[in-house]
Amino acid sequence: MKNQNPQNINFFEKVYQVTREIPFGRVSSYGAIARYIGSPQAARMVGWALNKSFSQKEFVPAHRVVNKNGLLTGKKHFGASNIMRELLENENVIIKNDQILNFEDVFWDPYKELSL
DNA sequence: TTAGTGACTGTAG
DNA sequence: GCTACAGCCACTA
Repeated sequence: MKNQNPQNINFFEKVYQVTREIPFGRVSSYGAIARYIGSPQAARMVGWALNKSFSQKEFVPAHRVVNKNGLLTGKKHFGASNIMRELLENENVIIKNDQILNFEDVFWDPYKELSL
């Protein structure tokens, strides 16, 4: 039974929606997105959903989602290790050793920004 | 149908 | 401060 009711949006779909809301030059974390959706402990699924985002029709800025430490843990899923870094650097995000230096500066919390 | 896995996080020792 | 473990939901074999 795989219901795909438009009204019943999955955890999965919510991840894409929230991720697309991330503005240019900002990044968010798996946990923040998971918390906004309602399952703070399901952060793993957020990352996994973003992995699947590559096969989505609409572009999902998965490169703007990193772990809580600002570490680019998902870079390997971009095919080349430097793609995720270059995309972020293109958005004025400073990265060194696969970690965002100004993470607190560019961090975008959906729970805070969308919920208000 | 069942079991295993995954781009994480928080708590406990 | 570091290591270990549990929990979360959806997909694949």
